[in-house]
Amino acid sequence: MAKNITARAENFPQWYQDVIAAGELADHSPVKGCMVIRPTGYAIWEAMQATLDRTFKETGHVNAYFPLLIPESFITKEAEHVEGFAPELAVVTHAGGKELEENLVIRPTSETIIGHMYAKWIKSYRDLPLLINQWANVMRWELRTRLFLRTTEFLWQEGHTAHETYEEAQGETLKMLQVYQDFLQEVCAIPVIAGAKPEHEKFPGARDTYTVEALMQDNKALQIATSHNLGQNFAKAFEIKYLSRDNQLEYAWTTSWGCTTRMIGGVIMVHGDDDGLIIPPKLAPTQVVIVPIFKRAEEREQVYEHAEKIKAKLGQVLGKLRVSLDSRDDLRPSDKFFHWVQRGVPLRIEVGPMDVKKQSGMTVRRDNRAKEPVSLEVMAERIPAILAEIQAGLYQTALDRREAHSVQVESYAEFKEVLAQGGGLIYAHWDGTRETAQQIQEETKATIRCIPTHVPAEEGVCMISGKPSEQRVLFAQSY
RNA sequence: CUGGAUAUAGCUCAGACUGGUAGAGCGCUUGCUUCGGGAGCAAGAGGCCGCAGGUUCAAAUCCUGUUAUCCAGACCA
Repeated sequence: MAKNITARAENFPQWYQDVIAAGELADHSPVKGCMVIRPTGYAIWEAMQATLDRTFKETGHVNAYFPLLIPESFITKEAEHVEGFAPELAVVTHAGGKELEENLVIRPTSETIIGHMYAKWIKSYRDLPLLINQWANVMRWELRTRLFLRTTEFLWQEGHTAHETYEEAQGETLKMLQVYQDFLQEVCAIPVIAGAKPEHEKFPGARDTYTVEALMQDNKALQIATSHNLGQNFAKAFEIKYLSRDNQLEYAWTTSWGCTTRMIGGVIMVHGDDDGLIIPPKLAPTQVVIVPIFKRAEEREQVYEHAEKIKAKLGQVLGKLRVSLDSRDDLRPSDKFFHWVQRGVPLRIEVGPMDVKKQSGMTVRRDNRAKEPVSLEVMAERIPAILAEIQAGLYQTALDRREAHSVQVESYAEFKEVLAQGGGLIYAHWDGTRETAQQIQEETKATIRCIPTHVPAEEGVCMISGKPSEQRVLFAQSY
């Protein structure tokens, strides 16, 4: 049991903070609500970026960069957009030693500046679709912050596309939602539920907002990524017009979609245990760490020679950067074990004099602590297989946990009972009105996470108002 | 912004009621012994007690003000 980490059962929020501190993922900045992402944490973000960036490009998108500062007047052009973001904008009023003619806002998101540029670039249907992504930081002045989950400044990617038709924009919106879903499930080993946000939870200015939601170990839901069909709202606000195939001047249909460093928080809260972080192998910057063990000087030499051999062999199949040999001589093996356990490295290989003799290594899985001696001969096959088992096991464990904490309820009393018993994902009928959703939120702190796509249509009545409902929606307390 | 709490070593905190040379544990440094799941001993380094005033021969301690942080609410990826 780790001494520096509070048990999950004792205090989950404290556990979360302890894991981040112990794993050296991030630290607090002197500026309230801002976060320093430390090398170990940033490496996870880089791994996420690498996979997603490739997928974005494979689906036809290109990267560009739009500026941090946006004229304040841009934000006010789309009515819902300004209403949604006004409370959390950071505004630059002075620069170069004097007051600015027009205030600049630090981007909370880039729909407006990109809309402005798209209006310049799009003239004809031949310019469409326009499919651009950017990796950037954004700033939203949050009142209460938590590392990775909600910070004043955070890193993300935002895709912004423009299309000829509603259908094409809708296709793009759902395609990118699927990209997120696949990434989260296959790489991050986080099972997610995809669906649409209800009217009152939509992105400010969006026609429709879609989301992927995941269940954390404390039974709260986390929105991990979103994809918006913006309709023609931003096109109209920013005059993104093009001449169509039949020579008509038309407004373009736009989308935007994004995911953030919050995903790191999701990985921590879905997979971590009381000893700290557990990173799924496909995501892990370091997949395998080799820890040498020896007493005498002559042992040291043999052990290192053997360890280097293992490192080289695994480097060939896993990639050199994903295998690490902990050659720090000032730490004892047991200290190194904990060092890497707390950083979530999925597999450790202990290499001592006994392993030199047997030409093998003792593997120890991070997820279930299982030990297995693996001979050098079969390492190139067996280690990737173990990593695959870990990856699959983490997903299955998370999925089982989610299913164990997913329930259908028929009445509001039942609904409250589930929350009182520890919560989870609750599928219930809802009449579609904001008033009902608000009442539920005020009384239980649970919100509608999404209208899930995997749930079939089903006649029913709202558990509050008794009015007809066509489908169950997903409720949960959330971050 | 509204309630409640707290500011003393890198971290967690004691000391304050009853004013009198700044403390502990962990961490850090050095040395020796250890080393297959967080080691032991020894010697060290490290603090304008959040900040500004006041009372006093004397303030971490008493008084006033101020700032910041944490928890709970309103907002949110």
